[in-house]
Amino acid sequence: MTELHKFAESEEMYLKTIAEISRHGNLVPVTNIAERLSISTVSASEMVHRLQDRGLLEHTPYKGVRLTTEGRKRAEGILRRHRLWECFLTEHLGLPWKQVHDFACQLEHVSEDALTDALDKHLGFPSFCPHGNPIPPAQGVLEGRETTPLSDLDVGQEGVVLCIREEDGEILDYLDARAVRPGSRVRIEEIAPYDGPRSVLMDGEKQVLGREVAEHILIELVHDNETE
Amino acid sequence: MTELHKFAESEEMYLKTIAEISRHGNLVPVTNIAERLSISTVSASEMVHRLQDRGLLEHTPYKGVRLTTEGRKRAEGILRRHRLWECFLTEHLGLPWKQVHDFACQLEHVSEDALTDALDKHLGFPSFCPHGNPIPPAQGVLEGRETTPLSDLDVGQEGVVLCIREEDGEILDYLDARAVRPGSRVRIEEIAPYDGPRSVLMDGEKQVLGREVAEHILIELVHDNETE
DNA sequence: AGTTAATATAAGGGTATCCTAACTATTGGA
DNA sequence: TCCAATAGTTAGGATACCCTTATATTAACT
Ligand SMILES: [Mn+2]
Ligand SMILES: [Mn+2]
Ligand SMILES: [Mn+2]
Ligand SMILES: [Mn+2]
Repeated sequence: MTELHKFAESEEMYLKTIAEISRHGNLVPVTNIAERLSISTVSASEMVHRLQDRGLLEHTPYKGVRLTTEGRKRAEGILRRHRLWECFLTEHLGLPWKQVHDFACQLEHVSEDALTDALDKHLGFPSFCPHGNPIPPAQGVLEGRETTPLSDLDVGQEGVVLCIREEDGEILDYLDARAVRPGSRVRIEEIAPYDGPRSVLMDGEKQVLGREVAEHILIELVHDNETE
Repeated sequence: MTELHKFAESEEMYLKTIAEISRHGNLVPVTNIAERLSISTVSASEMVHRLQDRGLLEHTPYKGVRLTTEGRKRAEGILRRHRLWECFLTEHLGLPWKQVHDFACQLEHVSEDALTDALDKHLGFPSFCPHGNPIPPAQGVLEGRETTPLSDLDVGQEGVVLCIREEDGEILDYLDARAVRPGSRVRIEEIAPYDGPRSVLMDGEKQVLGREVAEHILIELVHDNETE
């Protein structure tokens, strides 16, 4: 019935990107997609139409795009492969974060189910990628976690870094060099005027992080009275 | 100086295929390339021109094609990646031969040097792929081995299977099921009339192999007097 | 209600790979 | 020497993705 369509790398990158941008089922502006993929809005719009015709997403003009159930399933398949490869490249091959991200972005497009599942098993069925993002299961849909961007914390608040929102890869080495990793304990010491750079205590070390960067660091809040 | 050109999968498959077909620097007919790649001769011819313009091969009309030094280097890079991935998929992920070949044919196109070298190290710098084909080194060119196709042996001759010439992948499971693997001891028992099927003793078991299949099984001859 | 900024489309191209059909050139025998 | 089989080229298309430069639309703010 459903004709098996071999997804091209380009299509997969659109789906993955949309899934990454969309938070809580929000509509994703086509402009954002184009930006993330470094592609003209005309081209992005064209592809959005194609994907809509395939039933993978719905486009509400002047509002944005939302993945259908089928589209989300596909996108999570890609995220699953991406993150599994990241685990492998990091833990087994010992490659640095930046490279890991780029390589995984290529490998994610050439991993059929049998390969992906074998890799999953080989890695011991990990739940999170090295950046702390959850790995979608082979079946079923990803369940959400309660997270707060570091940029939303006030002075004095504390938390634990849960994950780094998947980005262009450049940011990863930057953060790694500042001890910003899944599991790190963080406390806001000071916020500069005009919602400016945050001075934080990250795993005991003092660091300064711009607001934009802080938006990509997702935190699990820890209440003060629970402090060890 | 030399502009770095990101090779497309298609180009790489042409180069790899030519390298696989050509024995001892023979000219490879464009027709053969087209056949192996399941592509029209017109398209193959077109691509051959493009690759010639890039200095990767030389085409002698009505004779065939030969890789240049640069072309051979590229081709061996692809073979290297293919065979390293085969090792990984077989030994670490435990996937069956047929799948291993197909997956490796995809992975071979998305492995940059850093990844390939890390994989090589992780595998312990293997010298041969699971089919017994030599893995080209990171630098330098592959040295040849003295091999004889099983189809060239006469009745009574003995040898050891060195490797299975890389083919479409279908053949691999067929041979594996008949104990035809690198290292297997083989003896020709009988050759049917008209250069027909061979009855052989393969690792002690009696098997019958057609001539065409036998051409893909490369042997190292063992003299009778050296028999253990 | 009217204007502007964001979005979407239309029009016209470009490249890389593939195809079929028809035609030409070469080779290797007979 | 001449011809048939083999190899190569020309012509005309198709598809998937990409681009730039207009030209509509719509949303949203004054
Ligand atoms: Mn990718
Ligand atoms: Mn990740
Ligand atoms: Mn391949
Ligand atoms: Mn092999």
